[in-house]
Amino acid sequence: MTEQVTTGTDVTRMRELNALSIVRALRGGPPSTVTEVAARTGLSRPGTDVIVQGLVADGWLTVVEPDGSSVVGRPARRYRFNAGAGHVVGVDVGVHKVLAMLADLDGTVVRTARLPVDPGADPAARLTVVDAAVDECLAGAGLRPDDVWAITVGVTGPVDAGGRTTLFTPLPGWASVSPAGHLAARFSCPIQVENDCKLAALAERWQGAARDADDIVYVLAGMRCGAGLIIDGALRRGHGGAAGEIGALRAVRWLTAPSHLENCAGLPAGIDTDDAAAWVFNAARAGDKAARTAVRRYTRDLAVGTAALVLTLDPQVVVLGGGFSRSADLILDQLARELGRTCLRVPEIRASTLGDESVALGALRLALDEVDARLFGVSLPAPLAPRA
Amino acid sequence: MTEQVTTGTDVTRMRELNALSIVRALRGGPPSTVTEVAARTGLSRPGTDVIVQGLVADGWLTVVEPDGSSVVGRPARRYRFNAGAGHVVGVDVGVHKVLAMLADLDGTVVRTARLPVDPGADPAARLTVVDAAVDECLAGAGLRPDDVWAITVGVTGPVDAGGRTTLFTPLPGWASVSPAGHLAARFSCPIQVENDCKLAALAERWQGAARDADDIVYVLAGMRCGAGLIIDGALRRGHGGAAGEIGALRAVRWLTAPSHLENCAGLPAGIDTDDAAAWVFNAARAGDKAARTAVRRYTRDLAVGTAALVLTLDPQVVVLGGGFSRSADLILDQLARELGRTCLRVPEIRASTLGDESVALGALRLALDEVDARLFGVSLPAPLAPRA
DNA sequence: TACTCTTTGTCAAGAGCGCAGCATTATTCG
DNA sequence: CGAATAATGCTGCGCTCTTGACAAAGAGTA
Repeated sequence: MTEQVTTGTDVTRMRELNALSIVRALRGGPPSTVTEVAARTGLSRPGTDVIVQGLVADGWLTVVEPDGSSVVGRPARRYRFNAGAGHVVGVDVGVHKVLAMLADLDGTVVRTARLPVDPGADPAARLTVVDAAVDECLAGAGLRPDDVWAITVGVTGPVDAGGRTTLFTPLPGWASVSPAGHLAARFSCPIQVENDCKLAALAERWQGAARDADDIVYVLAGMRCGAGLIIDGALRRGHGGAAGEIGALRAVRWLTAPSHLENCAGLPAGIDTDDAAAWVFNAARAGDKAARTAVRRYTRDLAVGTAALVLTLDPQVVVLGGGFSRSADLILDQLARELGRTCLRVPEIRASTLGDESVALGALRLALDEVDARLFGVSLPAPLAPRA
Repeated sequence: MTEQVTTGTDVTRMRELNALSIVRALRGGPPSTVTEVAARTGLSRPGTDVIVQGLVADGWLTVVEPDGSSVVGRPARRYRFNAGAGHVVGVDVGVHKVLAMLADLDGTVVRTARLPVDPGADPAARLTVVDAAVDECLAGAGLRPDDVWAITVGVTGPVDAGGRTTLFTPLPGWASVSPAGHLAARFSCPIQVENDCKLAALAERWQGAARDADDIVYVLAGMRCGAGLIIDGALRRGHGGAAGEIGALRAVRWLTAPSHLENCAGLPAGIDTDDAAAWVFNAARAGDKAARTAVRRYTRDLAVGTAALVLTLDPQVVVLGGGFSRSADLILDQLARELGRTCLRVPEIRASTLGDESVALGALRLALDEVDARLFGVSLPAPLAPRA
């Protein structure tokens, strides 16, 4: 009966809110004068000035002394969000590689480390490579683990509430592994584990092909098919983290779709599975009839699942990603035709622009979102200074 | 460059925020003392008292003088949210009937009007019935149009940005009709038009079978099949308002599923389409073999589309609604079995508890949400008093 | 009935914050 | 060098919340 339902605002809490308003107004934008910040936030100029001084003292903002720009009047000091006050890490744990990225609070990538992994490596060995990639990023930037404010790890397969991929994973022995638990031994910041398709979807909205859209279906087209959903501007996981796994429906032949490429007539004998797809796409581009048929069948199967997603969600954009998005020229048109036949309202269809960095980038974005939620959320911001 | 990005908080704005906090703390709950409200909001008791007095003066709260309850200490005045300060209207425009509901700001239904419509009635005639139903509610409660703060109209078929059902509607001539435009002539409040399945989903989460869930797939099972989606606690419309229209996919036989019932062997000759389904369900319950087969086939088709929705969204609950939810005893078990075979994580499956009032109730809920957004959103609340 | 105890209702003092307005400073232009 | 322009810095004012204290109203007890 006496539970705290709503948060009343204290006058000192108001101060914090205004400080956060100012930080938000400066994030991602160019350095600005106090007058500009005051105009953007709706606060008065003197009040803005006082708060800005405090934020500078705490390390949130840095001062940019006026250069010799030729404007009438007294030259103004400018203030810039101190993106280097904190950093986030995103990791893509793949079958063949581990890709780690380190970014500052503006999302600018500071350091990247890509390490190969044996596809058959056991969990312990794979986690060691993860550690090595993260360490390489930190060492290269001269940072310590305490300087990292959030970490996100991208893995293949639906991620459950405990951050494990118990339902499905292509990595040997990985089903019971908790990457978050492993990293928590060295990092005290929040650590999230998320599905690779979902992270790639975030990346496409952040820096990729769907920057303008709030309702996005990201389709991963490769030897494994998957999807990530962004609805009303936010990544949706579903109640058990299995949203987007339409491929499990038998009528949607996402599991068997790649076999059209693997079994294409005319493939060189003994070709590797991963190279087979590339061969078929090249052959199709060159006019090979069997290859064109294989690509058509693959695309048709891909389209059935995509249509189910599109009809369910009515997105603005469908982004085609994954390894085969390099061959979007062969897939996109037919995909659009098939969706046009089945869907009520046909969304735009675009090819991914981020290549194989999309998962790691999306991991960075999710880590930044976590930081934002902590800073701009309900709780008070702890006064933080860049490393002393 | 000088656009207003963030809202700085003034000291007088803080007052408004605290007033809203107090209103929120009292909404939907029992009448409370100032001390209780202070505890819930985190404000001090004197401060709370001042604001409460102001809210009483403005008509937001009403005073409940202490009754002879036997507690130690001075008996406290209690304050209650004045739900009668405003009202909302929800309308369900069906093929055979128009159902209008009037509720106060607590969502308590004050008045209901159900009027029959000729299924072949032209748009003008149908809108006249809508007007009559709404007027009957208002007159019965002694209210004028200005006392209504929001209206939502539920219709069948996907609703576009302009509030029209241009893509599909079973109502003759209705495709180009704008119910919102029609009502706007007499009501100056916000008027929303929304798809019936989506509204029914809202109703089930509000007062029905899914009160505890944030991720819900509502499936309308009747002579027409449809779906409404609630994801992360909010109704999702999709970019063009066509979310949930999975029935358009050919592999999902929602359009033809009811034909299993209509063409069931043994149906009495010349039976009405609407009565046919009821006959089949009754016969199946009595053990009729052909009827059981028809129900089984109907359910199987229903399950395919439901599985697509479930796999896409991974909801916590699937609610079976619509006219056939009365026969949930015949459908639910098989539906659960089919979903168990196809889905990665099987959600709970529950039957609707709201009957044919669900659409109108959902319309009320959406109208209340609209009011909430206006009151608790970014803009300042206008001081409002109950009718003088 | 008189006294104590508990909780409410009310008031006054004090502190924090933002705003308006004015004086001061630094720079460009003529 | 002086006028114009725009940023900076300072002071007084008003608003709000909080803390603390005191009077008021009823229950329980002797």
